[in-house]
Amino acid sequence: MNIGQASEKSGVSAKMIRYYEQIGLISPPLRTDSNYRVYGPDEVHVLRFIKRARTLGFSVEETAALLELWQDRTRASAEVRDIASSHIVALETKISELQGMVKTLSHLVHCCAGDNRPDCPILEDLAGTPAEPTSKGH
Amino acid sequence: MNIGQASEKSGVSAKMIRYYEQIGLISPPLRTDSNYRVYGPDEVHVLRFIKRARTLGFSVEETAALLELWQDRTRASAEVRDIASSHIVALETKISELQGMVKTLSHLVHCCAGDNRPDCPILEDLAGTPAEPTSKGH
DNA sequence: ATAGACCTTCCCATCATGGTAAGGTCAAGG
DNA sequence: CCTTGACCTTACCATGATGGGAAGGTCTAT
Repeated sequence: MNIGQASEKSGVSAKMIRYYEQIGLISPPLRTDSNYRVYGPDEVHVLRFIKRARTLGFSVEETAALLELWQDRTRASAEVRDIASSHIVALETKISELQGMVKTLSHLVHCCAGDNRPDCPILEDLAGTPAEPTSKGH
Repeated sequence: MNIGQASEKSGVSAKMIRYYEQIGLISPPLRTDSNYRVYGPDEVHVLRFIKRARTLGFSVEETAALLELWQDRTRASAEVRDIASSHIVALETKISELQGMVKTLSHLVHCCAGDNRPDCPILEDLAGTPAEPTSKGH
């Protein structure tokens, strides 16, 4: 199977397959005499694993850890669960941040008449209110 | 005021102030004889506007549009509202995606015993379930 | 034999940000 | 006056994950 087929079957672009190989996430595959990469079902399986992990928002680094655990027969599932758990925490933090943004923006949009008046509360908020300058200890 | 003070007062790093200047988001400031950038309250105000917009998740490009509208006396606030509204939609889409990930991961974590057994449902899910391989017409 | 689809490597771009290095400037204190 | 340290300048490189493209080799079907 060439890289094109492997890409199609795994959902990972050929470009990214080569990239994953380059950064050591996957092992270099066999090559034909003419230097084409050759993949089998096992490699595609690995690529699908990677694809799924990436789709779930794991970074490539986290994916590498999961992949190692997947391929390690003696792994403890607690390790895997810990990776997933801390990932959930990170996702929830991100969600809260985004929800905060939506809340602020929604408020502004609802206060904005949307006509041609130049006194737009959105711009006023952006311009004048650095939120709580004192509480911004960051 | 030097770039360091402007940075401190605006919350934008000196590095980013130079970057924003380079990409044309802000105008090049005056310089001293010794080539130091000089900023006044107006410039800091602009930087704070930018900072706030970025904090709200607007891209630099969107921020540029908002900044232009802010500085345009004849603008229609409807334009501003449209930018904000479509930004809200984008944020909500992102939130939904993240929530989907959290849901899937939470399910897996709760099914995972967390002991030393090698049969970990998280890894099994990542490995075995390519979602819907047939519906993946992409 | 030739066309077209595929493969290879190599380089560049993105986006927003940080880091570092090499050098110039300024203010304070000896 | 000179040094020290904090600040400034530009220029280059890096990130993370992905895409684009060029220049060239290969395979397959006509």
